[in-house]
Amino acid sequence: MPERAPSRGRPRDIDAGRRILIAARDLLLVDGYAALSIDEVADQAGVAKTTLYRRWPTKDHLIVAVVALMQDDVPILDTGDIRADLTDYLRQVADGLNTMRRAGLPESADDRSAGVVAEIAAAAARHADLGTLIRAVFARRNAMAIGLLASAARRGALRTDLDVAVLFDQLVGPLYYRILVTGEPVDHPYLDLIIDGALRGARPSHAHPA
Amino acid sequence: MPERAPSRGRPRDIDAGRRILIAARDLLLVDGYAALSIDEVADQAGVAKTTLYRRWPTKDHLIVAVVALMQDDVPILDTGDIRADLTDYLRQVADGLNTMRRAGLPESADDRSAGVVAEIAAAAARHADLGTLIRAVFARRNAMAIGLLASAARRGALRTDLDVAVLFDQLVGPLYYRILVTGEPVDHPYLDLIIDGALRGARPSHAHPA
DNA sequence: TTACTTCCGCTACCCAGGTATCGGAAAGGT
DNA sequence: ACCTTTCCGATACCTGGGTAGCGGAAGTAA
Repeated sequence: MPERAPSRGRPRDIDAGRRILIAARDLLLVDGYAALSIDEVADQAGVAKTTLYRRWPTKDHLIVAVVALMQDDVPILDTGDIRADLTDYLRQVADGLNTMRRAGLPESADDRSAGVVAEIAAAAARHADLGTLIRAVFARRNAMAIGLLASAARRGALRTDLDVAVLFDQLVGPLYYRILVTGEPVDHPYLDLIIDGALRGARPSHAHPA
Repeated sequence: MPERAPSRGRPRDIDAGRRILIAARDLLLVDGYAALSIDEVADQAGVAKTTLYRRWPTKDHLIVAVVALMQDDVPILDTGDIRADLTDYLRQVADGLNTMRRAGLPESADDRSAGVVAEIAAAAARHADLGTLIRAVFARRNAMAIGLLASAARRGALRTDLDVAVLFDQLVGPLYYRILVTGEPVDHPYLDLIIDGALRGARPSHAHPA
């Protein structure tokens, strides 16, 4: 949402952008990505379509902005218990994914649609700027999670000879794989299994078994 | 590609479907998903647009059919060396992903686009039938890979108390995560790191270190 | 042959994302 | 006040995915 103020000419209607985002969020959660129409968003925001396009050049840009706003940056705590901290983090990620997964879908709980998540990934693939944007949105949280692993390694809770970035991929990768590819559920028992598998090989060799 | 023969009425032009798929594949690899237009496919296949839509009801269905055809089912060998066999399998997966990743993109090698892969995931999210279709395409190969892990566990090369399906997710999940989310490269060194991380925790406790 | 069925190609059309243009409105500079 | 700049809203339009309806072509069944 580029909000430059040129201080010359008519200023932008500050509230218009907010109303557009609210209308888009509401329609996205109710109707999903495909059924959300730009005309309806503009209409519901009380704004001309051109005003909307002046702020977000494509539907993808608008939707990514909406999703980015919905990500409230809950901090990751480093309590010293690596398993508990990782559980907290992965549950945050899984909750966000599961929420977007069923956006706009009826209550038929048995279909394996990736919903909005897949549309975001496709939007990032179509527009390079959106890719960097959404990666920046999650960068801080991801960096904290990786820092969690690094500090655990420093204090001897993890092996020191492994790449924490790769370990991180093996923690979150399966979640995205299930959401985007297989459609299988990503629930708390699954998260525990993932953490078990990742940490089992990451413990130092002299550690006593959990 | 539903090819029913009702034996009544004018039979379908057998060659038309083939020509459509060829034209679609060529245009997909050159132009990518967004720039591929149905009209151009029909035109290049020498076929009316309605004939195309009689076989594939949406652009997504057509593209998924094209991608499914491009997957030649290379068998997975179980040589007894679990690390070598997994390397073979993951390289197959990564090669396929990397090929589709850059479909339709120029030679600018530094952008992290997921390309066609993300569009396929989105197509699977939009149409439930396409989701089951593409999962069926990879089902055999995935089942062989999981069988690889199971047989390794049976002969004592892996722990027997772990869920091989979860272990499988931790092997392939990071690949899709990198392709679809982070855009980072998925090359052979990365595959080795993933296999290392997954197998390190999967070895039986009495095993001697590699 | 004739009747029936289904496909083909064609045209016309609907819908939604996105663009172009234009008169007018809301600011700042002088 | 007046000009300049930029935004707003409205309309018209282009494009591409997808649908509807038609006459005719290619087959089977009698």
